[in-house]
Amino acid sequence: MSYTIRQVYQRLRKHHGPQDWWPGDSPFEIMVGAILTQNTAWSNVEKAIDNLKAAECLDATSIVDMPQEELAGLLRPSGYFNIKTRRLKAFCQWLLDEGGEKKVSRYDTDVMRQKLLSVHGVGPETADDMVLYAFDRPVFVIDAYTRRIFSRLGLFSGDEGYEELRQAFESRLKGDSDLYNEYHALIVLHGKDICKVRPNCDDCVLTTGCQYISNR
DNA sequence: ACCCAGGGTCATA
DNA sequence: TATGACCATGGG
Repeated sequence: MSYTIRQVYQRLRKHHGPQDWWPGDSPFEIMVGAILTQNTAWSNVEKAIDNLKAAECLDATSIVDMPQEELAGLLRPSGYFNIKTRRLKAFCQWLLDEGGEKKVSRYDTDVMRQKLLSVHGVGPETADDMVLYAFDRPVFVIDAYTRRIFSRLGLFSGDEGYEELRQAFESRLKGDSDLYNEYHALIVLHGKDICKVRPNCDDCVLTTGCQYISNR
């Protein structure tokens, strides 16, 4: 037998407890982090955000107005700094054009997603990070760990598209944004342990008999 | 000296 | 539509 999406959540949650997640003091900081953390370790993102704070530039206007080289210098520790400079500027320009976060927060969830997806440098996962963690809307974030884990569990083949997976998770977890929040957090924060899957392992969540998944 | 991390875009076939 | 190159730092 195999485990359901909900059962995996219950195992993870029971073992690790509440995550109370996404580091960031404001919705804007969370959104900036979502762009900077693309394919990047969070420890590196922190340094870049600290640089922005130290320069008192953690706001859309400052970022849009800042010279490209200066912003790139602040973002350097987060990697891909030239690309992220362009993406962050594009995002902040969009946010200003929209009239700020308050205005954006009035959109229906679907509309919000579509608008974010139209911004250069904001793909499905980044958009959903923002929608879920900055705006507290019920969307399930699909990331590389999620694909790997549930593919290995045998619930998916692994080549499904982003939307297909998102719908699959959301339809089984019934629109609970707090649960989506915790679930993705558990996967990201403990994904490394989860993904050390090997035959008959006894320290991962994915194999029958391991400490999290077993029915004991 | 590798390996990879909380992806996305762009060019090519 | 579907692969592949590319982006770049820092910690293990």
